[in-house]
Amino acid sequence: MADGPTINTIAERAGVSIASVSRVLNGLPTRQETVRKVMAAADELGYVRNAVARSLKSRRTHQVAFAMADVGNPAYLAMLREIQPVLKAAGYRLVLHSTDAVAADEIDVLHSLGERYVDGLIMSPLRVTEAHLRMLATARAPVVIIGSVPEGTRVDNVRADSRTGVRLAVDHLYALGRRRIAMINGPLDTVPGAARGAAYREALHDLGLPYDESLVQIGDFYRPEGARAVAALLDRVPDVDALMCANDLIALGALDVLRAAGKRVPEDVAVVGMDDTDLAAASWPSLTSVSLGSAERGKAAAELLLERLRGDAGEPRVVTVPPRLAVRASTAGPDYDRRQSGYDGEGGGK
Amino acid sequence: MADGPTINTIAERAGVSIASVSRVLNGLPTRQETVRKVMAAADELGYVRNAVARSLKSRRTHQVAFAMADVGNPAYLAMLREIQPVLKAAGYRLVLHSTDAVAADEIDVLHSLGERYVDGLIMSPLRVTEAHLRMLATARAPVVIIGSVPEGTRVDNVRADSRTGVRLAVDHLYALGRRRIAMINGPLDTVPGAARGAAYREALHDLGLPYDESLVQIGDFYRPEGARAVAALLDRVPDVDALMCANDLIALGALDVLRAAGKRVPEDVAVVGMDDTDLAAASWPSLTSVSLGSAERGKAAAELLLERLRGDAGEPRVVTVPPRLAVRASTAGPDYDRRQSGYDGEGGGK
DNA sequence: TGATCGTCTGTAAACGTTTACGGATTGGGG
DNA sequence: CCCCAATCCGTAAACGTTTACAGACGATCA
Repeated sequence: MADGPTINTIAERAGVSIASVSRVLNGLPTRQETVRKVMAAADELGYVRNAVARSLKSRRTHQVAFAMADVGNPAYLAMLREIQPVLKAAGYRLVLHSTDAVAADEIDVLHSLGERYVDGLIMSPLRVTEAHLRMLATARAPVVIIGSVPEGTRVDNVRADSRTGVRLAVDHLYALGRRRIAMINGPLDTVPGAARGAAYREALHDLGLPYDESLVQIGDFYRPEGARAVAALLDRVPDVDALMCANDLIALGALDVLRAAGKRVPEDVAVVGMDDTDLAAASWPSLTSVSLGSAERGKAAAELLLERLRGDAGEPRVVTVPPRLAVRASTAGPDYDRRQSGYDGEGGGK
Repeated sequence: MADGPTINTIAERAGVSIASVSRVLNGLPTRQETVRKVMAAADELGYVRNAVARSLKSRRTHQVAFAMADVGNPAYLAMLREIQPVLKAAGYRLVLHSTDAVAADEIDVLHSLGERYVDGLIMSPLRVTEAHLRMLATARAPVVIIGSVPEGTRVDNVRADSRTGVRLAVDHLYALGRRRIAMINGPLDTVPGAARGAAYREALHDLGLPYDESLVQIGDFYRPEGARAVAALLDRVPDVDALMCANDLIALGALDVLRAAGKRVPEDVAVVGMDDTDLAAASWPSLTSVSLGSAERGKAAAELLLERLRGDAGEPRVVTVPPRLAVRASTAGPDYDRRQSGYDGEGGGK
């Protein structure tokens, strides 16, 4: 596989200088005759511009990185799905990092911006540490954070409003007559865990319901642990009548356990998930879920970043995406499902 | 944001030549004293190696591209999940392309290898055209194809065995006593569509069942269209007793329609999906599905590519990943589910 | 003491582009 | 016929590295 042709090869064959070749390839004003010769030579040789050399000179890579906490989590995938086409349309390639929610990995990604292999970064850290903030302050390329960030941090960021999201869900459960509403949460030292926990407490308060420690169960954000958490809760509080789960995976775990325990959903226990992933619509009973707008957040983040890349040097911006409650059978009952599950609904494929 | 420090800045500050700096940074034998000075200067300046310049000189980008047909399809995501860590462990970054299964886009990606912004490519085309083959033959970097490729194509490739997969499913349905087994397929001009269709026919033949045109319904590979296809089939053949669906999304659409039509699953109609995505375990009734080993295929592809990148110039290799039937409630019935859905099963989170 | 060897370091070229600058060519006007 | 402006093009430097080569230096040996 002989070394591919370069601008030099073309120059030689066309009998012009490399400067002319470059000019032609970049569409700068050039005599017709020269254009013809260069184009002909380029075609014959099957020339393709070397992106690396180009980037070195132009200081632009036309690549953007997206660092997601977890390639397995549908919420991040939803972001990815939106980010990808936006970047592509703007002529950027997407470099994907998976940090497994390990802070050190995230710091690494931030640090590696110094390598200048990307023009910008979109990142969704699960926790934001001191080290994150320090790195952010000195980042060598524009960064957009998806998720909340301490007040005053000078960085573009797109946040979900999980407080309102939880509120929507709890209000919905309350309206259905539920009064013993438990919360199954992930770790409290994660950004979403903390926010959702606080919002739950607040929502109860505003409804005049007492905050009962024994109704709160902490696990992680995955299905098996979610199931274990619900089992533990059920042991402790057999007469619970609603579960507010901190994400859909936990909620699916909850459905497993409730089914095994012979509880009817939603007659005995209503269940709400969060993130409104594909799984929510697919499960049975289909899962009422709070959409925190993952898709919209991804899109917004990509657009913010693109503005920066176009040279916008204004103040850091904060975009907040409003939540939405997707009501399904796990709270509204099978009637809901019978009404909705016709084969002409559901969206899905492109 | 002053321009970051370069090897020159360091050389100046440390009072040595750029060659020495480079040597130190690359761990080549150097006097202790020099190493110390360079390291000190580098630290103070917060130096980070410029990846672009490095790539230009070394002709290695340490990036690999993965071109998937559809960022939304869980089967490809499963591949992505496996590919990512393998590459990361080997020190490669992942550039993600979504081709939306458009041949022109795929050709584009192949063509863009000439830009040399990646060291290699993993691609999973839905259809393989003449143009694909031509581009593959002259690709400017190692390529691994996930999916089948015409005999004799000189390219590494990792394939699923959908023939055996369909066979497993049809045999399973037959063993359950089903005799009117329909197939809901995607377009026949796609690689998977064609393979699955042929396999279905063959499986029936080997079981001594007649091939009945009216039992075959073609749509696309997504849920709404899958639902429409099943509805059409049901109109035509009301007494069908099993559905072999060409993927899980189609199968979910099938469940929607069957439920709306008042058919019990699996008592009246047994349903099998393909790809064994997360959705299969999450749906209700949980979906029996043929795993074509997406995850394993992704992993194998990444490993094949890494071998090439390490310089292996041997003959093209073909890896075939064996399918597996994941039996769940949509064929085995709720008993199965009651046995399995305990809260300590299911896997899932990492 | 001078030749020889080995170790370490600096100079410079190279990777494949883009682009500032100035020289050559052309054409038109006086 | 000459001059000037406009147009086009080539030379060379630059982007930030890596690395071949050769020079400098000190030490070792005869």
